[in-house]
Amino acid sequence: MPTIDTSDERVAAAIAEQQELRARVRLHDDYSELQLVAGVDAGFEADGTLIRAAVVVVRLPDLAPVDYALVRQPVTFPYVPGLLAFREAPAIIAAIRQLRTTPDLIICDGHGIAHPRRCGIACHIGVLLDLPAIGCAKQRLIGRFTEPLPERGDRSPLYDGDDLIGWVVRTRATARPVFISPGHRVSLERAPDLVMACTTRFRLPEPTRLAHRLASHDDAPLTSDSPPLL
DNA sequence: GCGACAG
DNA sequence: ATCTTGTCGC
Repeated sequence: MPTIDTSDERVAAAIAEQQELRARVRLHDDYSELQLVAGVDAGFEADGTLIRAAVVVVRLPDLAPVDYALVRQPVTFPYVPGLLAFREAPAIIAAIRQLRTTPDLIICDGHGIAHPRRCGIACHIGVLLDLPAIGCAKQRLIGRFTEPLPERGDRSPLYDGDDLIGWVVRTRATARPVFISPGHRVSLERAPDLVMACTTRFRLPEPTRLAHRLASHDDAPLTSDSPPLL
């Protein structure tokens, strides 16, 4: 396990940039008709020297995929907890810009404000593109919570001290919960509902699930149902 | 000093 | 994130 050199110039610059992006984050609902929702994710190739960013846009309320894009770039930043965006956001943003459509909302694989400096990858991407964004992570980064009840839709608040920074949501009965927090132009109150509106029978919301498949497995039918290929 | 630590 | 089949539990 490599030690994280917090004195590294790039790390210091990244943290400084997060402080600036953080000031631009807006946590009120700022969107009209949510019709196109994008899911983004990243995978790696060539021994981890290439990042592969995928974005899939689905249409509400049927969640049918209507657009997608795939971008490959050299990896330029190591994985550092709290600085994930500096490793993945550049490629993801490039992929979103390749779309022929402009999504009304972006669901990211990672956190929004549930972050040490309240600037997770969902905030980062949302602010830079000035588009509504939500973070939907599979694991906790920071915050305290109690295990939510086992039914689909059950949730419990995620706190950092006295601050409510997100929710731990059971998107599927008995499955491990996901961590939802607003990234930009979405409120803490509405974030969970927007994610649930994009979730069917799987743990992850459709946009994210499809983007994940596109980013990892080379082939990947863009059909919302059909069990995972494997 | 000892853990914790998105993907 | 990634290396990887069958198997156990809901």
